[in-house]
Amino acid sequence: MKLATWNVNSLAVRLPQLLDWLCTNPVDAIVLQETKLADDKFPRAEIEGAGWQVAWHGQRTYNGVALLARTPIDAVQKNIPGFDDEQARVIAASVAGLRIVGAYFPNGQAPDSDKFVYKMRWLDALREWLRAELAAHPRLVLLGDFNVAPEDRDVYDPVAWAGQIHCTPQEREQFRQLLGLGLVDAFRLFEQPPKSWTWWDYRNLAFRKNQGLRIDHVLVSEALRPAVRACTIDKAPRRNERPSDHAPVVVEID
DNA sequence: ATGACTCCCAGTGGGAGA
Repeated sequence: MKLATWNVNSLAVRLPQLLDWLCTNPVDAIVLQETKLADDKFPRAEIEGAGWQVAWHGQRTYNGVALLARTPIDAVQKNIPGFDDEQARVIAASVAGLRIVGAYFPNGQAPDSDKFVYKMRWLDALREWLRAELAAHPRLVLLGDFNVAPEDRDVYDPVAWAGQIHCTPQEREQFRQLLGLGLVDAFRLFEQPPKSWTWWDYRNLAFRKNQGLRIDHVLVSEALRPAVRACTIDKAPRRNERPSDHAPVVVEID
């Protein structure tokens, strides 16, 4: 089966592009980030009309996540249990024998900001929840916009970005601790083109110059690792008119 | 270079994103 993750940066704006992409990229499920829609504004009819099961957890203006699947979506969990959060950042559910955790990690803004403190608290809570979730669901995939570039090879200019948001030692340590739970970066299971990014700044012709970061990830549990067949970034939607600043990432699991 | 672009809510600008 194929799973995807895509930060659409406003589902209201990107819905036609999403439905187009799903027509030409036959995935079994996709998680979305930054839908930026209150729950009562979610385009349920359009998505169900295209043949999808769907669950969502939204808020107006910021954040918001959703899960679309071709088969039934069970045991939906919104946000991190026990972590009181005003922000809609997580949707987890069971689909076709997999536990899928779709997440929009906090941006963090700047290493000396309150938002960075929140990012660290959020990551601590995510990790401790996932520890239990993995024990209960060995076949687990964590995917989404992590807002962390795990290594220098995930950054177009690691010198300029050293210590900057997404590249701080604290964020990278948090990423490693997620791997320490028994998760594997599916993208790095395969030989990949150098300078593979999932996000390019809207400004300064960054996409044309391929100046980006790899901050959207798919982590699979050890139980799934032998079944992973491919993991790729699809840059094509970034070339659309009015694109999201993120590209989808697709993983194929037997 | 406190920039650049895009989205949102607002309301003739400003916050946030990354």
